[in-house]
Amino acid sequence: MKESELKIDGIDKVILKHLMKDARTPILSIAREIGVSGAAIHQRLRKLESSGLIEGSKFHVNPKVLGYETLAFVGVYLDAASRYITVINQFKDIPEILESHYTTGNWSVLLKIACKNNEHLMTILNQQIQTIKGVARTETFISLDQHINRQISI
Amino acid sequence: MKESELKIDGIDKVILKHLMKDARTPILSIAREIGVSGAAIHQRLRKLESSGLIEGSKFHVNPKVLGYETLAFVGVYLDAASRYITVINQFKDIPEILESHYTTGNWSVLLKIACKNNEHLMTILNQQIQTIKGVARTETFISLDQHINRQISI
DNA sequence: CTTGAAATCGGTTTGCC
DNA sequence: GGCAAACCGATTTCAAG
Repeated sequence: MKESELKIDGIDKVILKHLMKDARTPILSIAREIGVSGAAIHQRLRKLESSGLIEGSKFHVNPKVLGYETLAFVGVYLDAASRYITVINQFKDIPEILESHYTTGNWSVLLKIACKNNEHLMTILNQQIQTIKGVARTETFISLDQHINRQISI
Repeated sequence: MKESELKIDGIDKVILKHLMKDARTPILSIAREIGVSGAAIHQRLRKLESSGLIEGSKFHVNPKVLGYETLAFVGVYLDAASRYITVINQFKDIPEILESHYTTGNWSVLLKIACKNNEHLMTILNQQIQTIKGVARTETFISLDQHINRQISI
């Protein structure tokens, strides 16, 4: 887990670049491209995993195909900061909430929410989020268009 | 790509649930759990891929291990909406920008940015984002704590 | 839409440099 | 650190029900 233990060289970067694009890229095809053995890649991957750099690999699903057309950010004002933990725990039970951040600035919490449409968003806001004890007020920003969606570059 | 072509049954859901948690889960271990052949899973996966539901699989890297400790959201006000495209293209050249959304509400654009620390964030704001022609003003919200980070549930 | 078998290919371990 | 070989298991294709 310690950052200090971590040294990533050019080979590690090539491995990560491939796997960050497609987690199912065969190790051996990366090995051939770099010109090392598959076993070497395998050992490096184990090292990168134990260092904590690699959090895991995930299949990504296109929400639009599931009918989730609306992406929104919601700023949440809380009555009192002390309610934070209990409010967050109730947010966890709302599956449409994809991210929850405790933020500096205007609001206490910033949420990222995926909904089927605007009515669905309204339902979640009015019947779920706003009814949680501690939530004072919300401000909603609908994402009309997402142009960038990527990970940190290595 | 058409949603109408898509029917996902219980077996598809089990497959997706596994692969959304770990994209390198062997197909055969899923097959054994469900009680169908590996070939059946394989064919279903091809169907799900061609339907557009599966966008791909990605290794996830822990930004903190790379020294990226600060996550921030930045609301951007533009001079004129007409500059939108050229501004976005310049945002693409800033690797610290992970997401860019054209939003309703206060700002024109909402950005999600990963930085090494607060000074790094300030540098990106002052020397990169603010110098782009068309950017009028920004508002920054630093994420002190992220409690939820997940995909849409299936 | 499924299966089972065949053939191919990738993953992992081990012994060694 | 790395390699090569060997082994095991996964993936893919295909004919057939």
